[in-house]
Amino acid sequence: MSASERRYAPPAVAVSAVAFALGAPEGAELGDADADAGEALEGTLWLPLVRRTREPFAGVWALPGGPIPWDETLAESAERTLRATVGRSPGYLEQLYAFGDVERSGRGQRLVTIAYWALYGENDLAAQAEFPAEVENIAWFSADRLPELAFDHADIVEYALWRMRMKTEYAAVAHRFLGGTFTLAQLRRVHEAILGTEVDPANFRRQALAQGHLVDTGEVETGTRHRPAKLYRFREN
Amino acid sequence: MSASERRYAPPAVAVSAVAFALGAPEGAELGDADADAGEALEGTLWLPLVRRTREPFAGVWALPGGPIPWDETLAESAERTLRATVGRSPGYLEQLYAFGDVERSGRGQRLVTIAYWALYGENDLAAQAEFPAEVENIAWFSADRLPELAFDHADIVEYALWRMRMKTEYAAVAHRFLGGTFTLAQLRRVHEAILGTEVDPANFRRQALAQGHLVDTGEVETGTRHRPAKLYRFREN
DNA sequence: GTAATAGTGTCTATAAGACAATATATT
DNA sequence: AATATATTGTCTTATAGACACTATTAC
Repeated sequence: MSASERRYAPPAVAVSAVAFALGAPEGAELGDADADAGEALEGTLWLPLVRRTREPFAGVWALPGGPIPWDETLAESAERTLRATVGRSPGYLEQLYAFGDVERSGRGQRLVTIAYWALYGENDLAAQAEFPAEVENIAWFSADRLPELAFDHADIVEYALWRMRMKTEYAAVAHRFLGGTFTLAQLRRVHEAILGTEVDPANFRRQALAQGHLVDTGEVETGTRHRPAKLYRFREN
Repeated sequence: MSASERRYAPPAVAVSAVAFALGAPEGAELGDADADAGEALEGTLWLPLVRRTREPFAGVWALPGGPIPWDETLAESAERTLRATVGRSPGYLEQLYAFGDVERSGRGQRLVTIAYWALYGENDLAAQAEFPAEVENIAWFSADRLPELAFDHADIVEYALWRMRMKTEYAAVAHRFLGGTFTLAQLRRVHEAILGTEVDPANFRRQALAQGHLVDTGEVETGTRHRPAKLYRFREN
């Protein structure tokens, strides 16, 4: 198909994924030289980007993604893309929106992108990478300090952040940033990272427990220099 | 392209639209013989369907929709499809979800469908049809009593109903079912139709006015056999 | 004991809902 | 006046947030 034929061809479909984590995985390339991944645990969201090697937007950072094979569902495509980029499967994956403006892809074939929104929790990133994730052209950035992005990917990231902050949705998934058991203080810090504000510990405790989604494991934290906190886990069903 | 080539081709993209109204337009074909469109104004939602003439699912009712031309945005495609089906433009249009399971379209080419959700208000339907809407194979059905639907369109309708009932979203658009001015009782009946429950008039009034989106026109209803109600309109900005 | 955070109690402001009471038009 | 709905008032309950207070561990 020639370039001018592509110009008038029906749109192709692709997925893109905005994958949030509370920090970059061990050994990952960091996009921002000043930053320190450890610092991320103190309260900001990070996400992986891929540097494009082809036109359009060659050399510019973009969200992980690609075309959809005939035998994969949309979600499967998004997950495979993330495994290839991050080396691991995300702990949570949800469809965000379909972006398909005529001019969004520049000059080439018309492209409709189904954007997905993913979470990587502590456990998800701690596990050894399943794939020898190519480090070349992949880096993690703080959501606060993103570089210029290809296509309309900046809009997609912004929309993903907004959606995650919509309370009724994020309350049910925030725990996925954490391991199997966690203290209420840890869970609260996840909410603070998502919202970008401080949250009253007393009120947060009451609300979180009132939801009925948390189970007291009977265990407590150890190794602290103060009163140890109870450990909870998220209810299975 | 042969049938077996289509089987393994990359997915094509299409739009489908779930268009709700408080009743069928004047003269429209009604899918349910027992029903009366006038009855719809008393509190149920109606939507237009198209009977398929080709395989797969020939003869089965389906949501209005079709492939996306290279020079139309997703929303433009949805709106054009609705104009062709209903003869008029909807008063509101919003993207719903992208459906793209591998097996959803049966045996043919893989299809990814971007579903849209539309509202037709009193004014939108009262206007004379812009297009000589072909009546053949188009009918309106009560959302309560839908026939069997092609593909996974039943899931799409169910999801559209659920989304419309999510309060924070529908409060801002419910007035679009009505004309330019309306009484609070009319607006309340829209909410009752959407929610499927009764709503206290006194409390509804307070909430609706507290939003600050309604403007008192200074006019009142006429021709009632009781105290006439004030007429409001929705604030422009 | 001291430091530090976990966890509890309580008060206030706001919102939601039930329901009684009053207002005002047509007939 | 009778009727029917509009509109207002009031009370109860639930919830969110601010913030003071108590508990328990390591050191």
